[in-house]
Formats: sequence, C-alpha cells, structure tokens
Amino acid sequence: MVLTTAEENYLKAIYHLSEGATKSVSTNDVAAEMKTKPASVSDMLRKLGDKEVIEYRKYYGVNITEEGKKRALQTIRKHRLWEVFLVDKLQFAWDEVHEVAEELEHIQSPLLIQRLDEFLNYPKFDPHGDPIPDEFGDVRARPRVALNEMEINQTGQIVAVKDSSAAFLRYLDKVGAYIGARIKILDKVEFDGSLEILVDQKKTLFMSKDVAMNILAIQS
Amino acid sequence: MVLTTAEENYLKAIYHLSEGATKSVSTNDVAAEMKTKPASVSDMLRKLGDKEVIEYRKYYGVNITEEGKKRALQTIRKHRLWEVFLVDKLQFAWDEVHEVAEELEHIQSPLLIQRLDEFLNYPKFDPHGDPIPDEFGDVRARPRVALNEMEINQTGQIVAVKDSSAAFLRYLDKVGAYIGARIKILDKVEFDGSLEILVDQKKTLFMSKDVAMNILAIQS
DNA sequence: TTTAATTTTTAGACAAGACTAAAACCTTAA
DNA sequence: TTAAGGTTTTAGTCTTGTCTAAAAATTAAA
Repeated sequence: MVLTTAEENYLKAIYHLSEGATKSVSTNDVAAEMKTKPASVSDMLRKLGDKEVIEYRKYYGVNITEEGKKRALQTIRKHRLWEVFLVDKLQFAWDEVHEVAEELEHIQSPLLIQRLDEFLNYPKFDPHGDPIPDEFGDVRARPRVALNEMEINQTGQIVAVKDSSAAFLRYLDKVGAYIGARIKILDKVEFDGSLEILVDQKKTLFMSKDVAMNILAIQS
Repeated sequence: MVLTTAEENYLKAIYHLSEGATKSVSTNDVAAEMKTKPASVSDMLRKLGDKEVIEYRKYYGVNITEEGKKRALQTIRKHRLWEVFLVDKLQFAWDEVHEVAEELEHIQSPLLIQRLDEFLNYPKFDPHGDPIPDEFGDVRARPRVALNEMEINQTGQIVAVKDSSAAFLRYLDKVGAYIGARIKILDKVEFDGSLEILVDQKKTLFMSKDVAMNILAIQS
C-alpha cells in the first residue's frame, strides 16, 4: 500500500507523538504538530486507518500499528540520511538541513537510499545525534544523559541536543561544542549548576545549567 | 511567481517541444509528451499563460516566453546535475537515473543546487552527454556530429547519444563505448555504412550504421 | 464553398488535501 | 445528573490536476 507525501508526514508526526506517550494520540495533538485544523486531521485519520498504519477509534484518538511504525521509521531513516549528506558532503550547517531533508525524504527509490547509505559509509547518527534506523526500522539507541547529570571527572561524547533551534545550534557551534566531541566534566558549580568542561582534551568551556540540560552525551 | 511540480513538468515538455520547432506547439503534442488528455492540457495552458511563462492563444497552440525558457532551463539544470550525482557518486547506471532525477529536480532549494554543483566540480555535461545550463540558463552547446558522418582517420570524443533507451545504453556499455570515450574512425564499409572504430587508443570495435547514427561526437 | 474530419475547448465530475461552520460527542463541575 | 466547556466529527466549499463527453473552432476535402 503506497502512502502519499501528506500521509507520510502525518504518520511521521503520529509516530513522534506516540514515542514516550502512554495513551492514544489525540486529534488536537496531531493538528498542532502538523499545523493544520482538527477537521483536516479527522479526514486524514480515517484514510490512515483504512490503510491500516494506525488504529483509529472515533473520538478516542489513534495508536500507530506495527506496520505504521515500520513505515514511519523508513521515512525517518531517509530524512536523517539526507541530513548527513547535506552536512558531510555539501557543507550545510546544522540549522539549514531540516527543511530540505523534509522534501528529500519523500523521494521514492529504495536503490537511491541504499546507495546513499553506502556512499555516506553507513552512518549510525544524523548531524543532530539522532540515531538512523536501519532498513528494517531497527534503531540502536544509546543510553544518553544530559551533561548536567554527569559527575565531575566523568568523560563521554556529545551525541545529541534536546533543543535543536537554530539559535541554540549556532551558539554551540560558536563555543566549539559539536556532535561527536569528546568531553570531560572538570567542575560543577554547586549553587547555580553551571559546568566547566573540557572539549577534545584541549579546549575548556563554561556553560550554564540551562545549556547543559540541553546537551546529551553517552558516558565512557 | 512560484510554479507547482505539475506546472514545471508541463513547462519543461513545452520547452523540449519548442526546441528546433519553427511553429507553435500544439495542445495535442503536449498531451502526447505528458501522457495526459488534451482537455487537461487546455486547462494547464491557461494557467501557464496566466503566469506568463508561455504565450497562449486558444486553438493556435503555445510559444514559450523568455521567462518560461529561463524557468525550464533551471529545471533542466537541476535534473542533469542530479543525474551526474547519481552516476558519479552513487554508481547508478545510465538507464537508471531518469526516473529518480525526475523527482529530485523539483526539490526547492537554490543553496542545495549551488552546493551540489560545487560538490560535483561544476560539470558541464550530464551522463548522456547533454549540456548542463548554468544558473542563468545559458547553455554552451558543442557542435556534435553522428559517428557515421565522420571521415576515416578522424578523431573525436563521444559526447552524447540520440537514442537513450535502456537497451541501447546497455549495448553501449557492453561494447565499451561510453560518454567521454576518445575515438578514431579506422574504417568505413562502403556498401552498408558500418564502421570500425578505435576506442581509447586500445580497443577496436565494429558497429552498424544504425548504431553509429545514434552516437554523437565532437571532432578534435 | 460547403461539408466532413480533426483538433481544441468547455462543462461537469472526481480525488486529495485543505478550510469554516455547525453538529455530535465526551468530560467535568456544580 | 445535568449543564457547560472542550474536543472531535460531519457537512459543505475550495483548489489543483486529472478525466469523459459534448460543443465549438479550425482545417481539409469534395
């Protein structure tokens, strides 16, 4: 069953809203996420229900099915591979890739994605540090912790950010923090929670707790 | 004025039909090219006329405007750059690129195309040997001649094929002829017009006149 | 030059995806 | 447990791009 571009986008939104959530996703939530009106969402949910990628009970919201999850992850895989391409090969900045990847992810060609993956040397994470699902939709997520939760002298590697706004990404670029950077916690200031960290064994930088909370790392 | 994907495709078709033609392009011609019905074409011509990319007189066909030509060439530029990417970087074969490039050409991002051009090292010709327009729509075409029109002992370089069917492209690949190959005409058989040519100063091959007519070269 | 054949356009329908306004359904508080 | 408030769905409309059938315009032929 083929999904249209619009259907793929709705499904992806529903997948993201489902992650972590315990109950069904509401029509209003989807409308907010998709920036459309609830009436439009009702129409679309009926269609997605017919295609069996979601389970839809009127007035009670939706749950994504296994098939739907697989489809959503395939779209996410394409999105993230294109982001890697744009940053690694075409020198795009972190905050410039999302819109374009949003278009590129809908190109229909399994061969294209297979070859792109190979060309990029099978990356496991996108430029924001989010994991790239494999072709079967399997994601190997690493346990991640916010910098402010790490202890003094602990080492690790930055793998993601929670706030991916352009402003925040630019700030990180400027101070020399980036996805993949090896870090060590040098000091934690008790009264305001601010941190002193060592980046790549050479550069020291200070950051507020607010910033630290938004940077995720794997511990090593 | 923004063009939709469908409008871009129609405009590209009209541009191709206009090339070489002396008179206006007819509704029927466009319908055949686009594989749609004449009634659908009439509708679309009205829209394209409103957007001033074509000049449309009911019952008398269309002529593309300067603005329209520029738009069409921008789409063609994108299409051919993506083809180069697919062949050079992702190891696609000649006959596998068209469909995918047909989708990729509609991605809206001037930065993407600029960076892609740079990444590919500003290619001047696509994998079929067709010239890639520059960002202003200028095409630098080389005078090309079919192999059967070259004289014995003349040398040159294969730059394009007339017949880009998958079957023909595969045949060429098999015999070792390719875009960019340096060739020399060794012999021409009088009675059937078949040729003996030297490829890259090392490989000799024979081809019928029918094949030779479909291979274009620049002379050197 | 008048009729026949062909081409092109118009009219009306349909599907997808959006909207607004109104009706129907849940939930919660009095 | 009923009324109020919020959420969700339905009904009807719009736009884009397609179609078929019928009408209109052009071209060709007798």
